[in-house]
Amino acid sequence: MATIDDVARVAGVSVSTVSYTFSGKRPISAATRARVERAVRDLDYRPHAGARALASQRTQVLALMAPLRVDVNVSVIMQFVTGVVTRAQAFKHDVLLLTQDDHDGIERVAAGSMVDAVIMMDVEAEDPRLPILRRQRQPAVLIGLPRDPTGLSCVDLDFEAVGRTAVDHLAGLGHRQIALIGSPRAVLSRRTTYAARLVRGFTQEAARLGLEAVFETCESSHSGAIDAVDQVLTSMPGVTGLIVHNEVALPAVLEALRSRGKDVPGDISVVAVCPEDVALGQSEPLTAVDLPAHTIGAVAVDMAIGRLTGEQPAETRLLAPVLTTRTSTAPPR
Amino acid sequence: MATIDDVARVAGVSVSTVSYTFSGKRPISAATRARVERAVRDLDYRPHAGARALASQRTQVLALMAPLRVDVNVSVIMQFVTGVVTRAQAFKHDVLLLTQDDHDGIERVAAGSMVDAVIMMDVEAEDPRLPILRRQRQPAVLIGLPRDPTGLSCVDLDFEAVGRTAVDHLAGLGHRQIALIGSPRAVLSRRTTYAARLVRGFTQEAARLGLEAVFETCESSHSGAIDAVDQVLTSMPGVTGLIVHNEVALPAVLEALRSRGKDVPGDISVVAVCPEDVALGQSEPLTAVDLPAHTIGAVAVDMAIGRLTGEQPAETRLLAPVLTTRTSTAPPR
DNA sequence: GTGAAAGCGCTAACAG
DNA sequence: CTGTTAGCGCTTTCAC
Repeated sequence: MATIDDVARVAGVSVSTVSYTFSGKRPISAATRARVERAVRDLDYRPHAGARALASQRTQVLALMAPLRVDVNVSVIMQFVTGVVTRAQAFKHDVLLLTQDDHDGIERVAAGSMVDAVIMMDVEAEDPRLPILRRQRQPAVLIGLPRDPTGLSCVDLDFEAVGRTAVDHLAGLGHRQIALIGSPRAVLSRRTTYAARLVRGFTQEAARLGLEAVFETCESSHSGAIDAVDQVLTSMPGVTGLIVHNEVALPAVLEALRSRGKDVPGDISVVAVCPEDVALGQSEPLTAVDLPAHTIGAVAVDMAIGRLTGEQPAETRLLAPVLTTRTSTAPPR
Repeated sequence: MATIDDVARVAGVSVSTVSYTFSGKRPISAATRARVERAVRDLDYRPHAGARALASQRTQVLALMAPLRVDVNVSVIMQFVTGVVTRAQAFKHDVLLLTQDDHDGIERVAAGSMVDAVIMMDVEAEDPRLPILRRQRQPAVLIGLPRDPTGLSCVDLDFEAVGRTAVDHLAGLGHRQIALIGSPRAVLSRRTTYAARLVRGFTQEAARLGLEAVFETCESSHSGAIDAVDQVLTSMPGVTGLIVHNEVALPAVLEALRSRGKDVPGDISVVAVCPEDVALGQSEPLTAVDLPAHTIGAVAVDMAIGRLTGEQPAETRLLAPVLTTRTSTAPPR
């Protein structure tokens, strides 16, 4: 492996000049730059990441703590991850992947100076990892919204607004009896706040507009979906509008409606809350509030880099929901 | 941040003693060890990863190059990834996540000494990344099987055997006309070899047993599944056995069979090739050849670590398939 | 516009 | 069983 000394020797310059040629932190004459670049190419030189980290206090690595459980909405997690990795590349950063169950993972990589910043997904209201995060010298960005975000950057979809938007859409079409099929019970009791925030927006907006509204949790399985649909049809036989916030159960929910003789949107209008590709991948294109997971991941990186460069303080950003009307919603009969 | 010098001073020992206390590379008296550990705790000391990497030529990081396209079998990819991350933890390694489209990612992290080894998923027959991999000083492990694996470790499910096993199961039940609904055309033409290997095993075994056999590609969407089912029913009206090697299309395939009036397993027996949780998450538990993605990821790490410690040479490991009989297969009427 | 040299924090000879 | 010290390869003052 060639070192910076080798490059300097071959190019006939000092090591500092080689270093500055890379960093651009001081002017280099065109001629010198050319000779350095030549030597770099000839020697196939790559700076040693560890040496660089040691000297510069920067690793060009972001930690991403992701919930790698296979149960919930894997494709959404994946989209967050790709959003983060792709955007990180734009800032010349790589991504170190940590899992939820790696309990002192954050501390290990942050305190050990392996990373410049930490991005954490799947944040709960009273997340026990937050104190650890606040104790580190690296900035942290949460995907999700804890009860107390002091000192931490947060980004998420505005799920209360999602609930309101979906209700408004159905109400605008004339629906008066609506239902929400939501996240698994485990997600709600884990106090991952997005599920509860959506329920709150749904409930409050329905109340404000004087609609009848019911809410059912839904396990992420075929049978869970069927149970939820039957629950809804039993407790509210006159339901004409349905909001589904559960990507995994979505196909089975639609199938269950069909098998119960409910035409979509003839008998029941369906608004999904899911990534666009999921809404388009069903048996018919669904009216949906987009879950812009890829974008959220990218924004998380932007906020992390902003903190690193000292341009931005810690702040909370809630993205406004966008509903796209497709063929699964219509006025009630 | 406390350094090793601080620890040494507080503990009243030399830095080498502190270092050796950590690494265990030389005996330390119980008394000394206790004082060092005390100091470490008091100072909340963590070794600086960069400094360590610089001095030891070891980063305790594995690179994982994963195909983060959202199109194909996301949940399978996720299982590979969790398998890798989980097993890496057991060896005190973290995982740096690279994406397929990050073209010089491997070279950057390997030549820059950011990682100790590289694990690469989704390998194609003539993968252009292999020469780059071979050029690095770090060992590489492929998940998949290229045409020429010289110098590289490989691990994968034995997909030819999978094809044979599935055919044997159906043949054993008495089926004589069988079909395979496989991967999307893009996967086959990309020359990811697993798809083709399964087809080969399927075709050869069917020929050997004198069965009628047809094969259809299948796009990973609702409509793709329906098309594939209709193709099969058209080209082989008497089909009674069906093998499905496409996790994404699987639910839609089952639904399409049902809607075409085909009872499973009454009219058609179905063998899936997919992870266990997918086989169990359908409307009924499917007879399936398990795709042990988590295990394969773990084995990849074992092979990487084995190479690092000099215990193992580069080798290819093909895991034997396991078929579990559930309720979706039965003798033909 | 360029160079010399002092670290960054650790590991692993070498020395006892 | 423990200590001393020379690097590991880079960044960044300080000096010209």
